[in-house]
Amino acid sequence: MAKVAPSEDAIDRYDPAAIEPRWADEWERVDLYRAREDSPKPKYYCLDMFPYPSGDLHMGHLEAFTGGDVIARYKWMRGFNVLHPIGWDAFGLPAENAAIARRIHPKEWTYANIEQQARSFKRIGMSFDWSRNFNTCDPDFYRWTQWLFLKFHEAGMAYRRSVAVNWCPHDKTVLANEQVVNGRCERCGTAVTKRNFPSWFLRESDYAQRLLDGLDELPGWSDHIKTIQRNWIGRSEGADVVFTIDGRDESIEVFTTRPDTLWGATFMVLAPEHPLAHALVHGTPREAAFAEYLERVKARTEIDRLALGKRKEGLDSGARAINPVNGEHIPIWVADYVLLEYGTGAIMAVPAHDERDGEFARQEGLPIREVIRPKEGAVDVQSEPYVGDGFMVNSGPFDGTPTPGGIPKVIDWLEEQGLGTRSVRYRLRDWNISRQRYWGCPIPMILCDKDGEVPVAMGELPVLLPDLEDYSPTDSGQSPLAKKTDWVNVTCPACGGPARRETDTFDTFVDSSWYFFRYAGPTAEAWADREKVEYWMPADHYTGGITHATGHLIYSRFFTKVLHDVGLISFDEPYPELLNQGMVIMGGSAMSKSRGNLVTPGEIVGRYGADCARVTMLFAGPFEADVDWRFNTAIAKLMMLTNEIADARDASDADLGEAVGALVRMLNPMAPFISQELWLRLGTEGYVQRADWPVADPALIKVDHVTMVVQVSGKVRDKIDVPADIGEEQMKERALASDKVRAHIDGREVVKTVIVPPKLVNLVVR
RNA sequence: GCGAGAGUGGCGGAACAGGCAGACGCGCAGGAUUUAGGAUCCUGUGGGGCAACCCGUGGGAGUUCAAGUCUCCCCUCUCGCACCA
Repeated sequence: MAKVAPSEDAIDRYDPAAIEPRWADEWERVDLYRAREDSPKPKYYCLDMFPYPSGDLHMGHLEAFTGGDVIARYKWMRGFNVLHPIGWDAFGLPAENAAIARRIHPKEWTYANIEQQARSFKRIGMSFDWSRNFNTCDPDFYRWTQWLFLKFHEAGMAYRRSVAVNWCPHDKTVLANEQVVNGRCERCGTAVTKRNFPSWFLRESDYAQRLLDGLDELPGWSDHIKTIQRNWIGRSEGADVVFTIDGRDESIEVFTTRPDTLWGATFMVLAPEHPLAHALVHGTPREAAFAEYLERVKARTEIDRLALGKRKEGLDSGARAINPVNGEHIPIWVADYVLLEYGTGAIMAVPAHDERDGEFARQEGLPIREVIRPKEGAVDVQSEPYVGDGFMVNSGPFDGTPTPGGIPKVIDWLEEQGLGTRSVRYRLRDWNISRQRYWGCPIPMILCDKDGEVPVAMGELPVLLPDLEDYSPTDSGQSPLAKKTDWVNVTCPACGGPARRETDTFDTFVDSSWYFFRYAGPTAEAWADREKVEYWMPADHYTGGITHATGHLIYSRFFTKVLHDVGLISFDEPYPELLNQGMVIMGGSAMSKSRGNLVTPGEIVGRYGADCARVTMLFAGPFEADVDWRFNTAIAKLMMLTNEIADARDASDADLGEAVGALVRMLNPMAPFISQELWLRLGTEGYVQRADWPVADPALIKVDHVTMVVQVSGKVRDKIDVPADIGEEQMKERALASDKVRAHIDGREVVKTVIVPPKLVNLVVR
């Protein structure tokens, strides 16, 4: 029962500062939002994207978390057993930078911010179950991040290889793709370069098709975000075709979506880093030129590539390939417009029918041959590639075949002849999870010269992140952890010989790919409490920013599918309903310190109170255009009810009491403090959060009179009050009896009458 | 360039399923109260017109008794991806 008495001084004046903190304390004291696993009610898991503790809460947090909180509170009142948890995404680079700048431990900085954010959450009335709160930088949590990684490794889903990564020469660290904006480091603005490091990967691309198919089972996701994910995964259908190399044993496999243009392949192109590229020039007079070229390509920053207007740079290897469909000998080039990571890292170039190949062929003077002709008119492919439909020419047995219908026919033929196979490729790459940073979860692997990559025994977890004297990054491209030799040097678990720990830490998106499982049983002596996970998951609702469309929201789906496949869970989509909030705009642009338009939730709450901040956020506009939650219309309806109650001078005290009671209950999800205060003052016992949502009585809603709109030829001419159960004949009679209506049909013939009982009559006149 | 979404008063934005466009709020105007300002309350508020009426949901066509809503073309803006073969 509520122990807080109404404060006398706040009776005539709205004084949020007097009301709100008292209730916040009270709710915490009685643990009002504690979720239970033994409830007979249906469960409802209301999940919010957990915050990164980079400082206090900002307006984006206020909006997103208020949205989630309204849903949680509403579901609670509708009789659900609600789980509404909170935690912190507590690893990340800003903590390291703060440590270097302020000479404090990253942990100190992080925990201070978490405390501040937790205080702010309580102050704005979030209905969190605080007993389940955790931080990803706590060894009790990251122990299981490491454990899950080992499960991935065990299942063959994790591997290590050397690869070109984004490198910021100023911050001396690797950057994730999402931290590179227009070729520059998101934080310091320095042009990013590529460097080669060995990195750990998860085989996300193996799950491309499942991630694509799974989207069809997510009706509670907006089409917008599903489209973004489909484009990101980027499925392409086509064929793999093998070209042999003249005078050598090796061959080149290419992927093409246009096998119908095979006869127009006049040269081939390998990515500069393609292993065969070096092999082809090795020991030839071109080797030196190639080495120089490769250096130049690698040194090019992203900025250079964009600034040069995507000018393609290439080099003839001197070798010749044989086109399997016509036996032609064609030159093999190396050029930077072909990407090693996509397809096979090599292409057949069809300059007559591909923009990029055409541009390169004209630049280098390579031959161009037309093999697709438009059905009408003609195109000079020597000056402009033709990429549209048409029919095949100069294509041996396929001459005259219409296309794109010819594509499957050519693939069938290639398979019969043993020259190629039907193939599907995806744009989605494997996920590089290595970061050369200190403040992250250590990767639990040991590198041994003899045994290679040896996992740390699961029983030895966690591999604790050691304290350092100096967190500064180095030019070496190694994590600061590499300097901690007494931590790095270990004995190999396999051979007992000398070995080294992996010094990279996980991308923090690894932590956030599974945190939502942990809420089900945050103290479990396992990665999660299996029984509780099966009870609460999948989450019924997920709230967070659409900025995570191609990152977190794919990573976590991927994780869930792998956990399903290794038998840890029974389902394979983590959250079938997703709500993406928009950005908080001030004066036409996003709020930021640098724009000087930053308003903090703290200022708003301090001046106007938390309820006011919440309701303003919800009323300002739609949370997201595509989803059915229209908080602003909900508030508009409550305003109408308030106006009705204020105007109802004749109503009995009992009726007024009932109306106000309903209003207060419906206000609770949005403005929990004032509604609780008013609930108490109405003389009602307990917490409004525990009250039932008001139920409308259809018998009372039923109206006996409605406004009938009368149109003449589609234009509104009169509005007449009529009984709700009026019949069509009577409607027509009443319409024709109207002077205003008669004035418009006078002297004309009514040729048609459309009647929608009981609200509309349309008399069509000629 | 490719893909997706959005254009409604001075502003934020409503409009279930094709059936009264502009809910609700902000702002503004007039009035009440007040020494004044602020706050509060009442009334009005898409444009034109004294009025009857006419016009009006980015522009243009179309379907329909009826279009903000459906179809086609165009314009503008936002977002996502961007040498992905």
